[in-house]
Amino acid sequence: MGYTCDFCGDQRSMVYCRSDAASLCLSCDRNVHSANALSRRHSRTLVCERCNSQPACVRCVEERISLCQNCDWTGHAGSNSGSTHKRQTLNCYSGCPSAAELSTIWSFLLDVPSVGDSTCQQGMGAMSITENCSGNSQGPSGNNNNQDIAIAVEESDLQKADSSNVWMGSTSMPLPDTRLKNVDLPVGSTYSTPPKLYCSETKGTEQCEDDGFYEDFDMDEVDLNIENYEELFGVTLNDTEQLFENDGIDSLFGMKDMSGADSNCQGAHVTEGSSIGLVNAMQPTCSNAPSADSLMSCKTEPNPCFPRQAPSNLSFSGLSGESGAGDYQDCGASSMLLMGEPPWCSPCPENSFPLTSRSSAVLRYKEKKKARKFEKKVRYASRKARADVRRRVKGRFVKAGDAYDYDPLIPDEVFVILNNVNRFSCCLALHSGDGIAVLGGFVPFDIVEVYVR
DNA sequence: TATGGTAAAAATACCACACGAAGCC
DNA sequence: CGGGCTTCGTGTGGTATTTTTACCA
Repeated sequence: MGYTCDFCGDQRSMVYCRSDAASLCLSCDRNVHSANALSRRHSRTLVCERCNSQPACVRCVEERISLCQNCDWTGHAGSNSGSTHKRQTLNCYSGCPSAAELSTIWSFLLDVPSVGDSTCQQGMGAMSITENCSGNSQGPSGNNNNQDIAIAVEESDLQKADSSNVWMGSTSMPLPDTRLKNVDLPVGSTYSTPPKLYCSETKGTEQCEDDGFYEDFDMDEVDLNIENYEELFGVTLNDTEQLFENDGIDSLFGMKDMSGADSNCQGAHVTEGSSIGLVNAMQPTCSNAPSADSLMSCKTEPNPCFPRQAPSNLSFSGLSGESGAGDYQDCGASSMLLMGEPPWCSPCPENSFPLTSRSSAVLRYKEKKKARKFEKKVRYASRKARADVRRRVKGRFVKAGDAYDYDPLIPDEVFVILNNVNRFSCCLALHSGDGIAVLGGFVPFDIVEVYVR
C-alpha cells in the first residue's frame, strides 16, 4: 500500500473496486458503496501491496503481504524460496461490511483501521460474501443472483460433462477445489472451508477429493437457479448448450488429454468454459471474434476473486454489462489454453500430454472457430432499411444530391449463361434484390452462371 | 531455429442522416 | 400527467485502409 485513496485523496487506499477501477480507503469504500443498491454489488478486494495498482488475489503467509496475480507470479514463481511460500486466497466482498465483519474477512490483517459501524447494514446493504453453491450465504437481498446463477449453470454443465466422461476422461477425477475457489470465499472467515493452497504446489488430487463438493451440491437448488436464469434472460438451457457447442466449449472439453492430472488446471479449464458459454447465453447481441484486447486484459488483469485461474470473472461481469459479446466470447480463454500453459497452471509431470493430442486439439479449435458463423443482429430495422437504399461513394454514404458510384436501387447489369438442355447461350440481364430479370422477356432457359458487369 | 518478405485474412475507419431516447415546456 | 417539440447521440452498410496472421524460403 502507500497510495492514497482515489476518492478522498487523503487516506491510504486499502481496497480495490474493480467496477469503479479505483483504490479506496475503507471509509470511502463504505461511503461510495453505500450510495445505492447497484454500487453495493461492486465486489472489492484488497489492493496489491506490491504494485499498489491491481487488486490482490492472494496473501503470502510468509511475507504477510497481499499480492495481485502478476506480483504473485513474479515474486513466487521466479525464486525457489518464494515458490514454497504458502498463500491464502483472497476473495471479494460486496455490500457494506462493518468493521467487525471486515476484521473477520481479513483476520490476518492486524492493522485494519476502524471503519465504524456501517451505515447500511440493514436491508440489502448487508455485507454479501458469495458462498459456494449450497447457497446458504445468499443474503436476503439476493444481490448475488447473477453469480449464483452462473455458478449453478456451471455446476449443471459440469455434472453433465462428468457424467458423460467428456472432460474427465476415463479417470474418476474428483472435482477440483478450484471449483470452490471460483466463488467468493473470505479468507479466514467462518463461511468457508479453510483457505486452500494450490493443488499444483502443495496439494494433490486426494485433498481435492475431500472437499466433498459433490456431496454438498444440491441439485434441486441448481435446477431452481437454472429456471430463474431462464426467466431472467429468456434463454433456455438448450440454448445455452447450443451456445456452448457453437463457441468451442466442446473444444475445451475435447482437450481432456491436455489437462493431465492437474486438477487445478482442469478446474480452470472447465470453469472458464462454462462461464464463457454462459456469457454467450446472456449476451443478446451478435458474436464477434475475440479481440486481442480482451485476451490481454484477461492475462494482465487478474480477477481478485478467482486467483490463479483462467479469467472466469468474465462470466460475472458479462451478466450486467453492456459490453460486446465478442469481447467475452472466447476471451482468449480457449486460445490461452491452447497456446501454452498459463502462469497459474504450474507445470507438472502429469501434465505432459502427448503433443499430437495438443496439435489435434488446436486444429479442432481452429476449424471450429473458422466455421463459426457470426450473424449480425440488426437492432433497428428501420435504420437498416435506410442504409440499404442509401447511395454511396466507395462504400461511404454521400449527401443527398451528391454524386455517387453505387445506388442499391439501381439493379446491376449481369450476364447470365443460359441452358436449354442442349446448348448454352448468353444474354444481358438485370440483377436486383428480387432476382435476375433477363432482358427481352421470358426465356425458358435455366440460368447456369451469372457474371456481374 | 531465427529472420525477413510476401500474401492472405481480419479488423477498423469512414461517410450521411434517420430515428430513438431524453429533456424541456 | 400526457402530449408536443427540440436536441443529442447512435446505428446502419459497402468499401478502403490498416493491422494481424500465416506461410515460405
